Amino acid sequence: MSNSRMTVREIAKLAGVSVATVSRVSNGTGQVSEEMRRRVLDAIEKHGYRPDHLGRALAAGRHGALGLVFPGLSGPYFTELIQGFESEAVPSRASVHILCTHLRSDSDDQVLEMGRRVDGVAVMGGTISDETLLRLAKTVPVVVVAGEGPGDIPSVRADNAGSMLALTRHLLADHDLRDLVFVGNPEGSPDVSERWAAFRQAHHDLGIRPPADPVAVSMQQADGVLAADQLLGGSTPRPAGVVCANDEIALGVLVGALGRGLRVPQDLIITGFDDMPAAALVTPALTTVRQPVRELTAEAARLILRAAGQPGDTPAGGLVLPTELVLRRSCGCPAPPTGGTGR
Amino acid sequence: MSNSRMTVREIAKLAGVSVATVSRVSNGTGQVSEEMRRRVLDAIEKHGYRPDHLGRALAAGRHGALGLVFPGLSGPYFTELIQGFESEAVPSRASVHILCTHLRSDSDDQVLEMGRRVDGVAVMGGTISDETLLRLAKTVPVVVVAGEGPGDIPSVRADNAGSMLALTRHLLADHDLRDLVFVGNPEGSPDVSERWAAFRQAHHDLGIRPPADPVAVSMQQADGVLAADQLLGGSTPRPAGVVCANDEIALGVLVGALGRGLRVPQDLIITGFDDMPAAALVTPALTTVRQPVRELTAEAARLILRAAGQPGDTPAGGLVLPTELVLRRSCGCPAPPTGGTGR
DNA sequence: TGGTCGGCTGAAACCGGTTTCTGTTAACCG
DNA sequence: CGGTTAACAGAAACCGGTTTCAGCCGACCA
Repeated sequence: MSNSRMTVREIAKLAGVSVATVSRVSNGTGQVSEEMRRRVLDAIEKHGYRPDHLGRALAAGRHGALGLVFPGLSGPYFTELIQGFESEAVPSRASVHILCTHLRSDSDDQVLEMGRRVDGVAVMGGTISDETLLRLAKTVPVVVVAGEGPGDIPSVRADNAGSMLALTRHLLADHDLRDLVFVGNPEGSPDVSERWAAFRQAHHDLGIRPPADPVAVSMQQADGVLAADQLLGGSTPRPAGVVCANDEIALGVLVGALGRGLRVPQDLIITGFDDMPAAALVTPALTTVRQPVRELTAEAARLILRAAGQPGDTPAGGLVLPTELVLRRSCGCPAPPTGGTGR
Repeated sequence: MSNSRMTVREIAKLAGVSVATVSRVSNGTGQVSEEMRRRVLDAIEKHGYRPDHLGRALAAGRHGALGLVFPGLSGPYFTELIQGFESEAVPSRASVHILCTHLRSDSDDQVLEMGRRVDGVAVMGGTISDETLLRLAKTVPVVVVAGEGPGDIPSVRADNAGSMLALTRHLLADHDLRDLVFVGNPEGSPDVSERWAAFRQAHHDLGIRPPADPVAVSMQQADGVLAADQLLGGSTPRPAGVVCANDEIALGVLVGALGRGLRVPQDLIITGFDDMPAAALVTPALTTVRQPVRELTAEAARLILRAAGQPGDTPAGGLVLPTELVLRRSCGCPAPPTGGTGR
């Protein structure tokens, strides 16, 4: 027993009350006598009524939904971002819309369209044009994640530079390594751009010549394997160390190196960025930078929800979350005494 | 120049026309004189008007949105699923809502709630109770992905059994291996359950005793590393081969094995499932089963969109997409002649 | 007994669009 | 010149909820 698609008015008729009373009961607002409440609840229960979200949202003037815009999805990093966002949105009874701009040409338009069906949007840095971002921000609260927005659009990002400086300095000074290469595409995202810049900066600070160019590949494990093929494959002299833009690449490089019979860290050191779960577990454990990935989007969701709650105030400013250098075996540091791996 | 949150009525007033005319112009429907059209377009352009999705959806009686329900997000597999779904939804001007039930206790309720804000829902097999699934299906079209639904709820899944039978038979018969272990948790998802069953079936078919229990771990790379620790760590005799429930686990086991100095496939063979990009690239290349992951959700989206278009007809039936055994080096097969890796 | 107040209910307006239906105007025809 | 028709514009209804506002009724008080 339960028809689908019931409306307030039908329930009202069935229960012999007004629509206002049905609404009051189903929301628990206002004063309703016990007798009425029972009649309404009976009808709701009997017919399996659930209020339609559209009508409700229209009346409330809010969509009860949050948007999340990506350049494209790949690997564990993005699932972490989604989970962080979702974990904040759902308790606030907001649903999460996602949009991967990927290779689509009309993505700017689609982002604006999304702005009309949600209460706020988090956009990954470098995904859409500044102009579109500003237009969007006129309609709904916008937060840029892992990047900086134009104008006074608020942003949440991790401290890429600080830890990458420390990491590179550690390799150059403490381990006395030269001939480091950087694997990752600075054009691909603001994050990688900052990391590449810090990598070079650390060299300059110590008076060492950094490599002129990065090995520009994408951010997945397969790309790391390809980079390993290129770097360790043959003709060119082998570098002393490979500094990767993220852990996925680093694991790819690691597999490539081990598969070639190289020993890490004796023959080659490898570092990552993100501290994803596998980083601590592989042998050798991966030296990396811990970054609060979920927290990035969780914080963005909080900012958006707050801004959507009190329209008019701009949260403004950029939030920079701290990162932490995690030294493990893959950079040549000694393994921790008791089987632990730095987690 | 451009206020936010304009409405049809405001634009109508500014352009000196009726709301009906504005609607007609902004949708390109009906007959409108050039003069009127120009006036309306000017006003729309000048004030940056975009119709609100709620009003539009309410009037149209459809949400223009699709839901996608997950047990939780992790790794590349789920991003593939999302991308497949999105790739079908967006061209149909439907937005994509996601919901990770994860560890939340009220997930069944949230799925029903989602049913009120979208035109149809794809649910990963094993995510929510059959009862909730049936209730949901009374409201909107539902498709189960990678699993089977109760009643006549349509489903889209891959042929797990066929390829896993062939793979296991290949290992047992062609490579004459014994002492295989299966890594993956059959309780975790219908997919793994089918693979584990086929793994055992192949043993029985050849009169070989399969292992009594799988090594029950989750589906991420880190879990594979943990499984490697357990299997290769010490006391117990080393198995001859490790059949993994997916490629991520397999790559984890591979890293664990290589990190211990074992040679693959000489000392240990490893197989995966999914054929993710890295599988073909690692050394040794991974023997696995190619599965059309994106196509699973893309097909689900098509079914839903069709059903949402013509309400009343149930697509019914289960669609089983073919899979393909991909033999590479990691199972002991010879490397292909020309540097290729079976892709 | 009359007046006030508070609790409860329902009619109606409203949110922002789309669509039907009616009416006006001009063109075209016999 | 009267009549039919096509093209176009706008008023109003509608989608499914929420909320305001007015009104009814009983209790309480003077």
